[in-house]
Amino acid sequence: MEAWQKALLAWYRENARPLPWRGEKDPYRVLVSEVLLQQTRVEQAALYYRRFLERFPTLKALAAASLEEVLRVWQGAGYYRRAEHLHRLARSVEELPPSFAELRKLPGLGPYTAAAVASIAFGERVAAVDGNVRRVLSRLFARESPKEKELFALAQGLLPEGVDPGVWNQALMELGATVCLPKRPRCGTCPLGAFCRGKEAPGRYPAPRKRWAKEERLVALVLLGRKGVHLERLEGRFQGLYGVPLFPPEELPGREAAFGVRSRPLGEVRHALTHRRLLVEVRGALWEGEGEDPWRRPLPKLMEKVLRKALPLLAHAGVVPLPDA
DNA sequence: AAGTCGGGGTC
DNA sequence: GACCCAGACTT
Repeated sequence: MEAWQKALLAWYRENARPLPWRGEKDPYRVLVSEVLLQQTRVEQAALYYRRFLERFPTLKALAAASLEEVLRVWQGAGYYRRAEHLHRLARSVEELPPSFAELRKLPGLGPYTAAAVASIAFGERVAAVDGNVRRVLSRLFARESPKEKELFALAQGLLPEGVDPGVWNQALMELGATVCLPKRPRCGTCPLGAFCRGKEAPGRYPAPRKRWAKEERLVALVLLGRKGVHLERLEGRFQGLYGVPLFPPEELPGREAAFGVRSRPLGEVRHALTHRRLLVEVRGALWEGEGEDPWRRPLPKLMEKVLRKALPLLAHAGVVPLPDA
């Protein structure tokens, strides 16, 4: 083992944050933590980790639940397909297979998550390369835009002998999360400062990705029936959750005709996603159908905003009360 | 290789 | 506002 590897491990032993899944070896619990951490801040993942395991403490318990129950617990965490994958996974296997290759085949487990579970829960010598590791290694070796494959090969070659690979992977990630930060990294206190080839220009490694958020105009149609609001199971975006009909403005005439209503504008809601800025015109109408209490369903944040905008303007007294708001 | 999917913290 | 986060999946 090289000096920098020892330095990193020593640093990790002293500085690892006390997270709820730290030291966890149970494969199911490791899996839940890793899936929740996909593109999600540690603090938020920790919140949902506790909530999720309290409700679904085992793979079996998860398999026994309905998808809607799972989504309700996942509500607010985003990337809802993760919850669907987890649920499908629970129903497809009795227990988690103990190898990267087998884990990789399961729904929702890409190269990172399969490697994380394999190394942390099963001790397999496989490198887990997430955004942190990509950044740490890019700086350590002064690589501006390494390809995924070479990055994985590099990380795989760096796995030290005689060290729990799960600990090693987490040490690398922890360094990226707390020291080797995207902006203003703390190179002064980094245990790898003496070994880092990129610390003179950490902003160059890796080169920032370019992304832009396009604006998208939509109409949300809030139909108030005898018993509440008309909800649909959403497809595509927010898949699996519920909400009022949401569609491009040009579809408004057809939708109104289909429901037999004429709607009136109630306001506007803005909602930012990673690659989209949604500008949603909220329209409403009284409707001949039944409808339901929307707050009993798993709703994406956008739909909460839409309903909070629309209901006070639409509701008959007491038909659909707002929840403590 | 690029586009898609959420939400929230942070500057 | 913009950027980013213990990514996966589809095309």
